[in-house]
Amino acid sequence: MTYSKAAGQAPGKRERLATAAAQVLHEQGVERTTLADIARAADVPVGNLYYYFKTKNQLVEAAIDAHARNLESMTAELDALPTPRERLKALLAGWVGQRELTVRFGCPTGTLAAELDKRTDGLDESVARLMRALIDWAEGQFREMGRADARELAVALIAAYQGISLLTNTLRDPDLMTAEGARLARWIDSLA
Amino acid sequence: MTYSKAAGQAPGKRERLATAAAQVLHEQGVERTTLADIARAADVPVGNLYYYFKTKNQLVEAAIDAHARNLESMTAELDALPTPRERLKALLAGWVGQRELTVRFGCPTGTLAAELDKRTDGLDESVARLMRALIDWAEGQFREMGRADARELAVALIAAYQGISLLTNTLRDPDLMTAEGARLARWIDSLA
Amino acid sequence: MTYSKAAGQAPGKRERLATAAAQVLHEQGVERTTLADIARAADVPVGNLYYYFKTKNQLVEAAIDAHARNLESMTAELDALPTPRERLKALLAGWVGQRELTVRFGCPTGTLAAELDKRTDGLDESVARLMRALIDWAEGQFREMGRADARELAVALIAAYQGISLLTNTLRDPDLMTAEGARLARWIDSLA
Amino acid sequence: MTYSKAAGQAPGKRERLATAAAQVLHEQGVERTTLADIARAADVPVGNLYYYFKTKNQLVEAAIDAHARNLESMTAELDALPTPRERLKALLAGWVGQRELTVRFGCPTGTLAAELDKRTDGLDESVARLMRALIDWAEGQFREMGRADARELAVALIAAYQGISLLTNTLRDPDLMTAEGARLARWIDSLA
DNA sequence: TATGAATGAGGGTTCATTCAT
DNA sequence: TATGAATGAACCCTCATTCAT
Repeated sequence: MTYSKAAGQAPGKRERLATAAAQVLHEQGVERTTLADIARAADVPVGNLYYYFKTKNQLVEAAIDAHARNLESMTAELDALPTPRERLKALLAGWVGQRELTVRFGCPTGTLAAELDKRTDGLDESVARLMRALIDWAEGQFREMGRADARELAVALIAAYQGISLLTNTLRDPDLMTAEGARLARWIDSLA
Repeated sequence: MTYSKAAGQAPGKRERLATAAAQVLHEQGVERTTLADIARAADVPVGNLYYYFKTKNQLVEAAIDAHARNLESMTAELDALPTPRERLKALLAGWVGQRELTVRFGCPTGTLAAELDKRTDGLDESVARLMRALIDWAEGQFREMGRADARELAVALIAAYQGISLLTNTLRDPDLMTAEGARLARWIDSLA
Repeated sequence: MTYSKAAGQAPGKRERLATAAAQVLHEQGVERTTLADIARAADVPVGNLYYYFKTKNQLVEAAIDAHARNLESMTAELDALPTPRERLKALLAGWVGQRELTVRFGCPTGTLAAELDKRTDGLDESVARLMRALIDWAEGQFREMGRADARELAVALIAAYQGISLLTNTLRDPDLMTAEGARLARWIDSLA
Repeated sequence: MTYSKAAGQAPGKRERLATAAAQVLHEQGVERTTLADIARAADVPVGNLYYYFKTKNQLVEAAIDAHARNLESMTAELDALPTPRERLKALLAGWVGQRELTVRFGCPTGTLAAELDKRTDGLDESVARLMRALIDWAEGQFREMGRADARELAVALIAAYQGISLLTNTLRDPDLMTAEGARLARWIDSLA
C-alpha cells in the first residue's frame, strides 16, 4: 500500500501553491494581490508560503513558470494535429473558447507582461521569455507552411491576440474575441 | 471676456497636475506610483494635491482625461487630411514614431486599461470610454471608405496596435512596431 | 510675540526623537528595541517616526549622533578646567557619578559599539568614530602633560573605563566602578 | 565501565551542538543568530536542535557553558606554570595571541555579557557567573603573590582586557591589543 | 531520535489621507 | 490656497517553536 503521503507532507505542494498563485495573480493583478490573498486561495497560513518561496517575487516567478508549463502542454497538444494551418486555427479556437475568462481578467500572459514591465527585478525577463516561447511556436507553424516571413507573421498573430484580449477585457465584450478569431482564421486560410 | 476662476492664481494648475500625473502614471504604472511621486514630478507639496483632487483615484481619472484630450487633438489633426486612408496611415505613422517610448513604457492607454481593469471603482469605465473613442474614430474612417464591416476593421486595427505595443514593450524591440506598422499600412492599402 | 510654534509643528522634534531613541536604545539594546518602543517613549505614533527617519538604521545613527553631541558638550566643560590632570580626573569623577546607570545598562557608547560591530551597514563606523573622538580627547590631555606615549595611555584609560563599565554592568555592582575610578585617579597622579 | 547514554548514538552530540552554537553566537551575536544559522553550522536539521534544547535560550545557556569549559581548561593549563606571575603573563599572551579573532568578533565572554545583560531571563546571571570565575582565578594569582588588594587587582586586570578587546574590535586594530598586553605585563612585573 | 513541514505572532516599512495653520 | 506634519491601516517578511511521522 503505497499511496497516502501522511499529514504534514505534500508531494506537489510547491506546484499547488504556484498554481493557486497564478490564478489569483491573474484575477487581481500582481500589485493588488497580497500574500494573504494567495494563502487564502491555497488554504494555507501566510507564514507557510515562505517555506516554499522566500519572497513574493519568487512566488510570482513560480506563477510565471506555471503559465509556461500550461503553454507547453497546450502546444504539445496542438502539435498532435496534422497540419500547421490546423494547429494555428486550433490555437485560435482555444482563445475564443476562453473568451469569458478574458472578458473578466484578460490574457494571463499579457496582463502579467503589462504589469511586470514596470519592474526592475528579473520578473520582466521571465515573462518576456514566456511571450517569446509563444511567438516561437507560432513562427514554427508559419515556417512549416513555407512562409519566409514566418517571424513577422507570428508576431502579428500573437499581437492580434494580445490586442483583442485587451479590448475584450476593457470593453467587457466577448463577441470582440469571437469576431476577431473568425477574422484571423480567414486570414490564415488566405495565406499561400 | 475671459472669466478666470477666482483669485486668478494658478490658471491651469489642475491641468498641469493632471498632465504630470498622466506622465508619471504611464512611466511607473498606477499601483507603483505614489502621490509623492506625482507631487515631485509636478513640483508641488504632497498636501497641495489634495486641494485639487480629493483622492488618488480622482487624480488617475484626471490623468485619463488628459489622455482623452490628447487623443482628441490628435484625431482633430488627422481629420485635416483629405482621405480616410491617409488619415489611418498617418495614425500608423504616429504610432511608429513613438516606438521608443513604447519600448520603455508601452502604450499609455493600453497599459492604463490593463491595470485599471482589475479595479472595481469607476476607473475601468473611464479608460474603456477612452478606448472606445479611439475605436470610434477609426470606425468612422473605415465607414468613410465605404466598408460595411467598419466596426470590425476598427477593432482589428486598434487591437493590432495594442498588441504590438505590448510585444514591443515586453520584448524591448522597437523594430516590432516598425514592421507591424508597415504591414498594417499594406493591409489598409489592400482594402477595397 | 514670537514664541509658540503652533500645533503640528515642532522646532526640534527630530532631535527630541533622536534623544528618546538614544535612551531607549541604551536601555534595551538596539536589536531588542522596536520602533514601537521608541515611538512610545517619544509619545508619537509609529508612522510618524518615518517622517523624520527613513529607516530604523537612520534612527540608530541619529542616536549615535546624540551621544556624540553629549560627548562634545562634556569635553567642552572639562576643557574649562585649568590642568589636564584635573580634566582627566574630572572625567573619572563623571564616570563614577554615573555608576548606577552603568549598573543597569552599561556604558552607552560601549554597549552600542559591542552591538553594532556585528553589523555590515555603516553603523559600526559611526560608533567607531565616536569612540575615537573620546580617545582623541584623552590623548590630548596626556600630551599636554608631556607624555610621549600619550596615545597608548589614552587607549589604556578608555579601555579601563569600557572594561570596568562592562563588569559593573554584568556583575551589577556599582562599587566596582568606584574602586576602579579611585585606582585610575591614583594612576594619573602617579604619571610624571 | 564507560556508561554511554542510551542507544550509543550521538555520544557527545549535545556538546557538539553547544560548541557550534558558541562559535556562531560569538561571530554573529545572540540576537542576530537564528536557530537555522546554528543548525547549519552544526550540520543538523533545525527540528533536531529541539530534541536537545527545548528553547533558544537553553541553547545560549549551553553555549555559555561551553565557554565555561574552555575557561576551565585554559586555567587548568595555566595552573601548571610554576609562579602566579608567569601564569598571569601567560594569560596575557593568550589574549594577545587571539587578537585577530578579537578584531573581528570581540572577546567571546565580553560580547555575550554585553548582549545578555539586556535580558530578564536567567541568561545574564549565567554569563555573570562565567565572568566571575575568570576574576576569581586572577584574584587567586594575585593573592598567591601576597597582594592584600588581590580582588581589586583582578577586577582591574579583567576590566583592562575586556576594555581593550572592545576597542580592538570597534577600531579594528590588533595592535591595540598587542600594546596593551605589553603594558599590562610591565604592570604585573612592577607589582611587589 | 530524527526531520521536513507548519504555524502565527511580531517587526520594519510604505503610503493614502487628514489636519492645523 | 498652500503646506509641512501627522496618522494608522496594511503589507512583506522573519523566526522561534511545534508537530506528525
